[in-house]
Amino acid sequence: MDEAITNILEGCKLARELETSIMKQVFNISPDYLMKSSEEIVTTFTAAMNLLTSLNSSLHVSSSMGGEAGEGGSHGATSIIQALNLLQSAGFEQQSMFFHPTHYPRVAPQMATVSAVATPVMELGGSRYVNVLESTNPEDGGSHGGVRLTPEGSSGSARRPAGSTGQRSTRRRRDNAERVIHRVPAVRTGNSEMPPDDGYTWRKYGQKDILGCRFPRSYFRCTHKNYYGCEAKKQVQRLDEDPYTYEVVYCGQHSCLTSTTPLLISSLAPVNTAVTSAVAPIITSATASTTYVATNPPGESSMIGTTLSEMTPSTSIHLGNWLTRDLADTRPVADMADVLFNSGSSSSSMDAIFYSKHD
DNA sequence: GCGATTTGACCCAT
DNA sequence: ATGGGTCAAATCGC
Repeated sequence: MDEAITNILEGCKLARELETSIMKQVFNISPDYLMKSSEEIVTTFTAAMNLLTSLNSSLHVSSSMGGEAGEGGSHGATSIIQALNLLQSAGFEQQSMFFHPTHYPRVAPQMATVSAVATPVMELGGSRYVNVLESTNPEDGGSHGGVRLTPEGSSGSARRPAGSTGQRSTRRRRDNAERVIHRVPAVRTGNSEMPPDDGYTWRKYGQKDILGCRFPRSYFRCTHKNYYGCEAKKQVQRLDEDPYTYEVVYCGQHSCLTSTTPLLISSLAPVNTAVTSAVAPIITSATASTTYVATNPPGESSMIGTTLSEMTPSTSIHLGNWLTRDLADTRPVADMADVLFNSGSSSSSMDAIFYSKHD
């Protein structure tokens, strides 16, 4: 039993080390390292499980033999339970941090269609990751909503001269699209905190002070909205009770994930026929895309001539996403340019975005 | 010059 | 009537 527990503790230790490595060296983590560490952990726990299994079966044998199963037996069973509890408390459940939707936002929206539950998951670095899937309405898919033309000249906005059209013919709000709520700890970069990169490129389109909340809510839409008509949006807000935690609400699905026929790609992506690599033609089209998050990792085929160690921090942070990416992800080439050239985090602007009203 | 961000106003759901 | 989501002109920054 002692040996089993020793193995378990050792496994926990290894897991913690791996977690620490990942959190600290998230930009330079290598698949080899991940693989070896994972194997080590699995081996350690497997050994413990084997010991516990054999111990358990021997206990059954001794008790069935009518021997002195009494005191010693119950003690052994209790120890096994304790050991198994140890395993659970160590977070070695099906959901590890790398399988959490927070780290796989590509998966999360799809998950929302499955159920509407709150799923507490392991604690990480003192901050609790929670994934809450709000109720959804599959019937409308966000297709309805008020459509109203602005009466000519009715606008009182000083920023909208009477001569401007001022029409918002396609305006919709509060559609019942799926909403997936995440609570994520802030990533500290220097003296500032910002939400962790979620693997998408977002463009901020608004910020509001919310009644009763200390911190403003920021509104983002997918950067590729104009390119691919992607309707994905998200809202980001710091929690009153924990300013170092952000609540991120994802709305809508990323149609830019699978679109192979971008609406405006022809006008935005000049083709350089002199270059044979799939990467080159889109470099000029998307280099200007700079938002507060780094962009999506390239698909397998997109890792042309790029090793993990060569990747920039803002791209290698997506290792987890990249490693498990759905092979069917046929995201257009513009994202590859994002990955190659997007400098990623713009913490300075985020400082301004997520200021505290009381600061 | 161009794209991203800021921010006041508009509009709609409740 | 009000709060929240969005628009779009102004501004910023590369």
